[in-house]
Amino acid sequence: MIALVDCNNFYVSCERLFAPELKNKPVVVLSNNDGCVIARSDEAKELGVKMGVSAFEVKDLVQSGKLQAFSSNYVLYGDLSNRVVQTLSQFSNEIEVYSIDESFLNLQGVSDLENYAIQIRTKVRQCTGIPTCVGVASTKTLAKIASRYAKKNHKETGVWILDTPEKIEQVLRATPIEDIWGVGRRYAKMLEAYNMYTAFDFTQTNEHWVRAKMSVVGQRMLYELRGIPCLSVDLVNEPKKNICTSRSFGTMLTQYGPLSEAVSNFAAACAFKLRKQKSVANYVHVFVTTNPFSKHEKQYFNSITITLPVADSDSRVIIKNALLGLSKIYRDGFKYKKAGVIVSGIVPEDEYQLALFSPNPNNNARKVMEVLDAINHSNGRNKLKLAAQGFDRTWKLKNERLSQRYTTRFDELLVINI
DNA sequence: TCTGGGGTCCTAGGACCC
DNA sequence: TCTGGGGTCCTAGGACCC
Repeated sequence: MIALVDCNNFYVSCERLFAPELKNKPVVVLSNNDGCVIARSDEAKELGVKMGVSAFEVKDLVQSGKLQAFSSNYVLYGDLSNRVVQTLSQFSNEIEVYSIDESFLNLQGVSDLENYAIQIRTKVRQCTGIPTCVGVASTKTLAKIASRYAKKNHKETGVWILDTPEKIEQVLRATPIEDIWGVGRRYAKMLEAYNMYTAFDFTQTNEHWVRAKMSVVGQRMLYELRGIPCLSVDLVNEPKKNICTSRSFGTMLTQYGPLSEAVSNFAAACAFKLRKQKSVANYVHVFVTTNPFSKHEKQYFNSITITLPVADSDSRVIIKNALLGLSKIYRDGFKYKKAGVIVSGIVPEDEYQLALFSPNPNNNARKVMEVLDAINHSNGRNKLKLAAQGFDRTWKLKNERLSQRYTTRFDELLVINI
């Protein structure tokens, strides 16, 4: 059997750990740039705050004190997420960290599943303060459905076990089609057009029809819902095949200078992520865009892919090529809202193909990057930069409601007055 | 006035190979 | 006028996830 452990309103729960006065109060966490709502407490949901609404739509609620809003604080959430996984590792040797707030655990051999799931939940709460829901079933897709069912219908225990055909059917009948893992807006609409409204309806459908309409992805969903596992618990984190760093700007950029600083920083971040997973990339892709939402401004979007002579992860090389790309696609006279760098064609750093006529790999360059990473790691993040990255940060994003990095920075510890 | 960021997998179709 | 068969690789686009 497989358990899905899902943290409840994870970002909000993280913020509440250090602001206990917000317990039972409506709280939301905003996206980067304080753009839109990406996490809501139950109370905020009850207030009618929808997922993904723009920050300005809840501005009145926030200003009148009815709703508390935070900028997203990924350093804090990432650290707490690691602590949750640490705790979970006591309960299974086989864990797949599926996302920042969800993990699958292989519970093969556990006899009293309900009791075990309750123990998991209690322990995570005790060790990290984060509330969770646990769903247990024979497949990942059913475990997802079970945890969602626990969250909706059994909030007190926070646990639901799908261990009999009767329980499975009952829960499938109670699950709307769009809540199946793998059914997004398009598929939900399509399936409803064929009179399928619940997960149960879907399981009654002909397999060949599903295959034709939804490819092998849909077929796997069907099998999984019928209790036949198609998706395994993946224990190792495969290295990323694409790495992207992009941001919207706090204010529109109209000059090449700040835009190039932003792109340099995005490129440096991509290079760092590459080195962290011990990879090198063959392509550097740069894009810039104006604000597609503003009706009256001139619109411009462009992107370019630069092929590196040799796959690399050196910040200087990635920045240089990203800037080369930017210089080719930049046009004067636009208000740029967002830019980004994507590195792709990623291969392990010890397996890359040397260029035919290039000199031997530059070991000195690798050393320089190792030193750079070591200093930036020990000295608080990103103190040491390359000149192109600049220090103006006029492009920086908006986060006016940022909480402290309580768990990872000594100078931002929680202070208690007694 | 305001609208996130970072990923994955699958398929179809074109280019190219023998 | 006739014009094979069987592959691989790559990319763009569409669907999805959190």
